[in-house]
Amino acid sequence: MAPTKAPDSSRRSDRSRRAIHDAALALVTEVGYRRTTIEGIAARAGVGKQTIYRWWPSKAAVLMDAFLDLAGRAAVEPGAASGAAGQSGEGAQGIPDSGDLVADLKLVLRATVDELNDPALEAPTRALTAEGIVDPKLGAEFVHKLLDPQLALYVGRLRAAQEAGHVRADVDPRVALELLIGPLMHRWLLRTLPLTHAYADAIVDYAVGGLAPRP
Amino acid sequence: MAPTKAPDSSRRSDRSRRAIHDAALALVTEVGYRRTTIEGIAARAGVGKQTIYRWWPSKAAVLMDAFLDLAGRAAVEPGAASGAAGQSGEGAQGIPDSGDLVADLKLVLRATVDELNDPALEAPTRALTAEGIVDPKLGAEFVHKLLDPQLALYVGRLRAAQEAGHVRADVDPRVALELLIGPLMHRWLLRTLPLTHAYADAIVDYAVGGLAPRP
Amino acid sequence: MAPTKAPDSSRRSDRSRRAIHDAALALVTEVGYRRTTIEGIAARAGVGKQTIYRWWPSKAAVLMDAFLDLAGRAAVEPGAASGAAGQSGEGAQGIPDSGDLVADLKLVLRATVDELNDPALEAPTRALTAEGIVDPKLGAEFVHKLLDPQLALYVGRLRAAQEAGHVRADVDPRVALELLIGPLMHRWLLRTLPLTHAYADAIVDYAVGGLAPRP
Amino acid sequence: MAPTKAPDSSRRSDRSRRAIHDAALALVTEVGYRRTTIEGIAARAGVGKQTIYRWWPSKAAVLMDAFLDLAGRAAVEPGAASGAAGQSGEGAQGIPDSGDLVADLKLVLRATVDELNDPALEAPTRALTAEGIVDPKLGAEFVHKLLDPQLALYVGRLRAAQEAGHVRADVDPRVALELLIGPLMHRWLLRTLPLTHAYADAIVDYAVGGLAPRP
DNA sequence: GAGTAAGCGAGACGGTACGTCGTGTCTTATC
DNA sequence: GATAAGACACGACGTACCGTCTCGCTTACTC
Repeated sequence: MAPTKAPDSSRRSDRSRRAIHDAALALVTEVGYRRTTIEGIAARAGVGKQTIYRWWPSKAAVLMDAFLDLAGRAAVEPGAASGAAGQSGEGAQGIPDSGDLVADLKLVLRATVDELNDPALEAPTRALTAEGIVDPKLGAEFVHKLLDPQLALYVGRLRAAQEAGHVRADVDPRVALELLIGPLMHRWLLRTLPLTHAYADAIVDYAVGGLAPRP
Repeated sequence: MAPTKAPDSSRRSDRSRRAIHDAALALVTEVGYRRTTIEGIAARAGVGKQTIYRWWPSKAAVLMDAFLDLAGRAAVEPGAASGAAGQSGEGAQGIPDSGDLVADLKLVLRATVDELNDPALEAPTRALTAEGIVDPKLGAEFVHKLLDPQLALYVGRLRAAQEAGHVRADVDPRVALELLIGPLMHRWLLRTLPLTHAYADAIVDYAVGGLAPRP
Repeated sequence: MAPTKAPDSSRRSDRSRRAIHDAALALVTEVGYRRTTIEGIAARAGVGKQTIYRWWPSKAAVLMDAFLDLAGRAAVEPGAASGAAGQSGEGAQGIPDSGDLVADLKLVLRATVDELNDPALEAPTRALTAEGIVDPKLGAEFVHKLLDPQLALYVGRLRAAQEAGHVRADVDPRVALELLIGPLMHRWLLRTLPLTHAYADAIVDYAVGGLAPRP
Repeated sequence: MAPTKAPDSSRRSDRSRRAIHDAALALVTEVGYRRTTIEGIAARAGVGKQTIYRWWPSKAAVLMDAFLDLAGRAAVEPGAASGAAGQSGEGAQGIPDSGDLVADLKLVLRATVDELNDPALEAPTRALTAEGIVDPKLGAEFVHKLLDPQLALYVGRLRAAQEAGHVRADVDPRVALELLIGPLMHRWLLRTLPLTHAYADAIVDYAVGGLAPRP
């Protein structure tokens, strides 16, 4: 556990950090994750390679930070960057509770579908997900920083539904939510079939049917 | 579009092909996909690099073939390689139809859970899935060769259930099946929580509840 | 003493070897040894870096080989490359023996002066000498391959002079020769004063005076 | 030609200057000139890099100053640092004139041999000489500051010998001295053969024989 | 004796080159 | 003609230093 020279983050150049984020996102979108190189990011950002290696352990880590930064910025000024505001926008606001669970979930899942279909977000999201699938450490970070906050919102909404008597009390919300998210992600990741609003609606209809109290 | 010298596959060395498959699987399991290299596979297989480049276009393609070969061999002698026989075993046999949809699905999903948790299959499956997520061409091949045959079995069983009146007629089996598979894959790929038999059971319970005829 | 993969020199590309030699000599002459880089040599030679690292352990070793090659080529076709033929030309032919030691030595030393003043040879010779001064291993190679053969000629001529009675029998030719070469090299290396034919003549006059039999 | 901020040398830290000198000499001796870096010197001296760059234009310049400082200190307290006092000791005192030119020169040249063989001085002297061979500017400085004062002493002694009739009047002392120094430096720099007192004696014997009046 | 400007230790920065590794192509010799 | 072996041009890796820069801190000199 030798720290072996930790850089002094108080002297870090914010200008470089942003430039690296932007370059990383741009390159991943333009040429794909595979052909995005650290040298390429450095060159595009007008930065020395060492400045990247000083602050990040890997290409994936750079992209992760860039993505988090993007999400963070989008959350602050919602609606700004195309559909990018969606994810964190809802993140900040939570899932609406109109009393109609099915309607609320359809709204959210349709928004998720739109996000996943947003060309600006597709490349980095796929890259990070794929990398996390193969690299457990990175995957854990991805889940912890990006996914878990999202999922917590579903847990909240489902618990409210349980209290309102729209979902059986013996249902585990943490499992139930995967009934909704799992199919969406499955279709998007594996590209088995097109990911549409109709599909989101169907998933909600089928899933909520299984969660509702038996008459 | 000149074919540029298509190799004569009738003269292909089967010995080399097998050795390359074995080396690829072994290396992916031992050092991970990232650090598996074509040079490494060639060296381990005692084969010239050109022999790999002659027959496969990429590292992922080698692994895909190796994996298909592994699955094929497992199908022939079921129960041979640990739990490896599971997937293709059922693949060949189809999903049982005891008349009890819930019980049948739990059986199959539990087997799938065991497969996904099998250490011998984990590394290559994750590697191929991740690669397919980022590379649409490879992903399509993965889906077509490995996933679709599986999914067709679910469609078959669900249609039977519809005919038996255990599933509503307006349910699209192609969507319904994702209600079962999606959550499993989601949890396995993203490692959000442990993948257990209990989880498989819960998924089946919730999902089938949503598909069954409304009383 | 692990050989750690010796490359097969029978498959070596002669084309690359020559291109590397030429590029190395050209760069050293144009931009100086310091600013000559292996990457630069590779780029100029149209060669991969690895091809250099495969066959040579260092920049200095490349230059040494290039220089030996140059000398070798010059020896074959004397008078071809400017004054380059001089050194090895005499090397092949030896020092003339007209019976007049002073005259013979002046001839040779004047030729050496011309060589040292040849702009095409200056940069590489200085670079190799300087490198050899600091790196004993390289210095030994330099002496063994380039200097010793030259010095042996002086020993031969001085021995002949001893037999002819023009040099005292108790004089050590190996030491005596340094009385001739040492001052030349000293002035050239350290640039204390211009290196001229007149200087060479003076050195010969003074030195031979000290070697001749006491009357 | 704006001065671009000349540092105020009156406020210069003597402590740092000395520490840099010591670190430079130590590193050159320990790891060699090549692997001595400015960053290394700064770290070893406990000094910021900028403090070096503020006062010296190059690594060679640092070493040159360090060496001059070492020589200067040695001159003040002769006999202190091993044989280090030799060079500048004589420098201060000049070459003795006992009336016997051969004996006087042998004394001095033997001392020079001892100096050159002194392990504490070898590395920096070789480094500076080699650097001067390749870099004319530095070489000129080296000659002017270190070599010329030495050579002037020989000129003085030889002129005295001429007046005493021990050396011919037509001999150029500036050339004659190189007959003595040249061979020594040649053997030391190129490591052709061991540099011994016997060699120094032989050089003096041969050389003075050539300078003495013809009978 | 407070203000201020320089030198200083520290080290982040944009760069260049290092020496290594892997890619995909090509050549040679073997079977 | 496919193969084992491996040299080749190429490109990226991650590291080491370069020389410049910007920070606080200390230490004179000035007002």
